[in-house]
Amino acid sequence: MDSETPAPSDGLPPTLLELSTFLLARIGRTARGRLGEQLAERGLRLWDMAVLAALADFGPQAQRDLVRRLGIDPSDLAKVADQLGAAGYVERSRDRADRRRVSVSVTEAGRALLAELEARARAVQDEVLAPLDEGERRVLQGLLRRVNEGAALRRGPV
Amino acid sequence: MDSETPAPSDGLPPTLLELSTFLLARIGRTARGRLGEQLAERGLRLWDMAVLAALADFGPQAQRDLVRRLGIDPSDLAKVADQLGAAGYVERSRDRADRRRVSVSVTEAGRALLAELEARARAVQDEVLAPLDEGERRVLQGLLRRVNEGAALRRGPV
DNA sequence: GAAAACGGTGGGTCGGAACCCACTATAGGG
DNA sequence: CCCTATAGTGGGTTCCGACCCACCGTTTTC
Repeated sequence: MDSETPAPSDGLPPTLLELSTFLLARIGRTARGRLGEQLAERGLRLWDMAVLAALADFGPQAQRDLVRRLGIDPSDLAKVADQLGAAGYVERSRDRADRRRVSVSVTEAGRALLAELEARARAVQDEVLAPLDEGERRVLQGLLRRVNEGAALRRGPV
Repeated sequence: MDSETPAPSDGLPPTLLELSTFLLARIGRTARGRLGEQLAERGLRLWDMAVLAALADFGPQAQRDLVRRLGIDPSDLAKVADQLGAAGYVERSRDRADRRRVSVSVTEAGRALLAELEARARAVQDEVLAPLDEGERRVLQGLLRRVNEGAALRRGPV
C-alpha cells in the first residue's frame, strides 16, 4: 500500500522536533505535496482549486476580485482562468458595465470537479492525520483556523 | 513593523478553510517561508540547519548516516557539508577504519550558529502562532508530533 | 478629448528543491 | 587478484511557484 516511503528512517533530531515551526513546515509540505499529486492527476494545480472554491463560495466575480481575495498575481490568475476556461470549468465574459473587467463564474462541470477535489483533499487528510482520532482532528482544525485567521500569515500562496 | 502583508485580504473560500489539508499547507508554507528568510540572512538553507541539528543531537557521523537519517540526497548533502565546512561550522575527516567514509562533526562555531538559528526559529513561531496562548501551543505541538511520528509523512524534505 | 488610472495578458526571469547519472576511491568476498 | 558493492562528489536537469514588465483596451478625470 504505502511501500514507497523511504522517508527519514526516523531519527530526526529532537532539536528540530521541538520546533513547531519545523513540524508545521514538514507536515504542511507533506499535505501540500500529497494534495498537489491528487490535483496533478487531473492536470491541475493548487491555484485551480482555490479559484474554483472562491467562485463556488462567493459567486461570479471579476478577476481583480479573485486577485485580491486570494492574493494571487494577476498575471498568474489570467493563466489559471484561461486553462480552467479552456477545460470548461469556468466561463468568462466581459462585464458589460465595465468592459475592462472579465467576470468569471463556475460551470456545472466546475462544481462537479470541485466536489471531487474536495473528496480527494479529505482522503489526503485521512492519510496525513491518521494518528489522530476524530476529536483530536477537530481540535487541530480549530487551532489551525485560529492561526490562519491570526493575521501573520504570509502573502501570496493559497 | 509588518506593514508589508498584502496577503489575501481575507475572504478565503470557506470550502478551503474547512480542509485541514489546506490550512496545513498554507500555514506550513508560511512557517517554512519565514524560517527560510531567517536562514537566508545567514546564507543558509533549511538543510543546513537540519544537518547541524542532527550532528549536535547525535554526534559526529558519516555522511551516509546523515543521508539515511534526514532523507536527503547524498549528492545534495555533499554540497551542504561542503558549504558548512568552508564556513567553519562543521569539520570533515576521512574515517580511518573505512576510508571511503567522511565523518562529519559540528564545531563550536557550528553549535553557536545552531543556537542562534533555534532562537530565530522560536521567534518565527511566536509570530505565526501569535493567536494561540501557551497552553494551546503545547496542544498544537503535541498533535503535530503525533502526526509527524505517524508514519504517513512524505519522503525527502526535512 | 487628452491624460492618467485600471483590468487583464503574454512573455519572460529567478530561485529553490528534488533528482539523477557518471565517476573516483575504497572495501570486502570469492 | 578480480569483481561487486559502497561512500562520496561534481555536474548537471527538471519542475514549480512567485514575481515582474511591457503592452492593449477601457474607463475616469479634468
